[in-house]
Amino acid sequence: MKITDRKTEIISVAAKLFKEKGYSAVTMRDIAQAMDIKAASLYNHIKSKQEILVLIIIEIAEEFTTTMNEVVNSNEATIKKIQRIIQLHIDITLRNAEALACLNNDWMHLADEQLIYFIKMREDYEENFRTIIKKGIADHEIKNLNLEVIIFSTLSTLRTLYLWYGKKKSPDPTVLKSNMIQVLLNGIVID
Amino acid sequence: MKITDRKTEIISVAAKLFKEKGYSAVTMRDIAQAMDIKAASLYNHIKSKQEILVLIIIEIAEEFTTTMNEVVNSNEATIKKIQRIIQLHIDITLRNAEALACLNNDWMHLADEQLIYFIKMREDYEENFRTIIKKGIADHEIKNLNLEVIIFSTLSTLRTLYLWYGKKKSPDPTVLKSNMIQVLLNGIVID
DNA sequence: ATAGTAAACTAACGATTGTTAGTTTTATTG
DNA sequence: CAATAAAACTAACAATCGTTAGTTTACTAT
Repeated sequence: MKITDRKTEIISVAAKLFKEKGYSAVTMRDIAQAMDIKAASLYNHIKSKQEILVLIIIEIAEEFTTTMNEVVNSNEATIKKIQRIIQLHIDITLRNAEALACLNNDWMHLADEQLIYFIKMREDYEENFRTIIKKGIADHEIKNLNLEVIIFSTLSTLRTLYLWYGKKKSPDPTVLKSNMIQVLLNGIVID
Repeated sequence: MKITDRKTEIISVAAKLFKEKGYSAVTMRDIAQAMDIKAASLYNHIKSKQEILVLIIIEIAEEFTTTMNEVVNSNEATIKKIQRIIQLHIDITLRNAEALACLNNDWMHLADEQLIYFIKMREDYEENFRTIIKKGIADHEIKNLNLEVIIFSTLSTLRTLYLWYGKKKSPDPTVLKSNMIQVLLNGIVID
């Protein structure tokens, strides 16, 4: 078993290209050229362009799902749960920003069962987050603000982390995490 | 002068399709079909597919730029400035969520001068926001947290508003605005 | 050395892409 | 009604798309 076989390499190269131009704008010839081979050669390793997309997106989506289920079923305090979710997003962003970009921008190009499967996971993820915040409000840990505004403010920031990370001005992971927790939980204004 | 001429109609229909599948995945035949005409007929009104993209994106980008310049050059308190920026994003999202989606996801498919022009506007926008926050920190209005984390948390949320608005659970605009200001400025946690 | 396999290649396919040319229909105006 | 302009149409183009078939090259194990 090779450490990184050719198929893994294709997926990684493709993800990088998908991040920059989107799935539809990237051709098999683009991917091949980035690997210094011909487009037809890709098919020795992968079944189709679609398969590349599926392999990039589904694995990460399942990782989010798994950890979120773990968090929502724990009996930690709400604030601790939110911190773990922030950590989850930072971890995956650092490990695979390209795949995250793809998941966020190109999921609608999945087809059939994979599309349904993905949408289900995404809805469940948001619903779990909603459950956590609701309990936080009931427990007087979280302010009684509009639930949807809380959900989408937080998730928007976490989901688009991949856009910011890697830029010159982005802080190192530990600084990012602690500051992110402060900003999302306590806001930016001095009272 | 007609209230909505055919060209405006094309741009509006195209923006809606671009929002759902992205610029590259939408064909001229898709746009035509959505208007119940043939693809070739579109060219009586527009010069190219590219022109549609430019017209969708640039106008909105300029609106952001104009208002941001106004805000950054005012001598209001920092918190008031941020509130005006939140208002700006909400206003444009409500008026034209489709164009915003397009601006966020398909700007990289602009070409030549338009691409350079757009990137310049976007960089200036972020730099202006940075200036505002910096002054807020210096004036002890804003917490002395990592500048980049503050910037991208706030902008991420505002920029992806289009993803959330229009969903069944989204609150009405005034509730959205007041809650958004609270969440972004003061956080969600009860101290 | 030989055989077998992994991974590249060339060449081409049918479908689809954005776009153009030329023509016909529809609506407006004098 | 006649004339003009606006906006649709049909037909087709050259380019590019994802993909397949068949072949050659490079490496590995016997």
